[in-house]
Amino acid sequence: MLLRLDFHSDVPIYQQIRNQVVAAIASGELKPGERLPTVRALAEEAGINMMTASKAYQLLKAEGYAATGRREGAVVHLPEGGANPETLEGLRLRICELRLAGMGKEEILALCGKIFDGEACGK
Amino acid sequence: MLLRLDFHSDVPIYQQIRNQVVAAIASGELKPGERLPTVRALAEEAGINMMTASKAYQLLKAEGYAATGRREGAVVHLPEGGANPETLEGLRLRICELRLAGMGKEEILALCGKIFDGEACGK
DNA sequence: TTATTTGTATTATATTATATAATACAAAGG
DNA sequence: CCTTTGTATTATATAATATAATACAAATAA
Repeated sequence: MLLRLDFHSDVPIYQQIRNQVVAAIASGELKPGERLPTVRALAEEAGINMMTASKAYQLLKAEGYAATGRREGAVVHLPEGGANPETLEGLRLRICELRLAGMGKEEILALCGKIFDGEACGK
Repeated sequence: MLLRLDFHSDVPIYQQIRNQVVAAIASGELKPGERLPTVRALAEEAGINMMTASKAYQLLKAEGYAATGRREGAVVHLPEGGANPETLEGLRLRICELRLAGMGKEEILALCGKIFDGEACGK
């Protein structure tokens, strides 16, 4: 997968990596069991520090999106236990913003449906 | 409105204030034209610095959720121009996370509908 | 066994973000 | 005038972020 990092963003690099890996798993670009690049390869390819890549993998691991081992590297995983509170709270905030942007309920649901189907947000 | 600030969160205080004001406007607790507390009152009530409160108001102002004046203080406002890219990108990421949490399309849409109606997320 | 590759840990440093503190300023209203 | 308002300024302190250079433990391959 190709990473697009914005070094001027207020979103930390390791968080950007985490987000793009999550999106890639959801879109099917990355499949469970598939190996992610090594932290050293990722660091060199993205032009970042090895520990920054490691931090992104630790985050993915903590959320259940990846499993890491000494030799096998980082492997894509599907989380267990349902949606976490941060996801729900984030979703609620976005829906608040959409509502204040003038969108109605049906309009928002249609947008969410399009996003789910991969027909929105430039994907 | 009552603010609930988590000083140990990784979310900055001014961002927490911004989020809760946005949610309060969306829920109808705060109405357009209504005055927000002064930065000094908010700072004292919340136990934070005046400039932190000011930063939250500047953020709300930049996003169109409030207008500020020298004398009239900060007033609730409705933004113009539709949803911004950050909102859409954030929504897309949350939907990705819900999908990876095992939720299907209809399940996600039902959740979004509940949130819109104010029947979810402990509100 | 030996060597290599893996994620991770450690230590140090630099930069930026965040928050506080103490003042000061400009504008508007009483 | 005087007060109140958001804002600007300057300084300081702490935490977060990222880099850098090594080192370690585990597992595989040679």
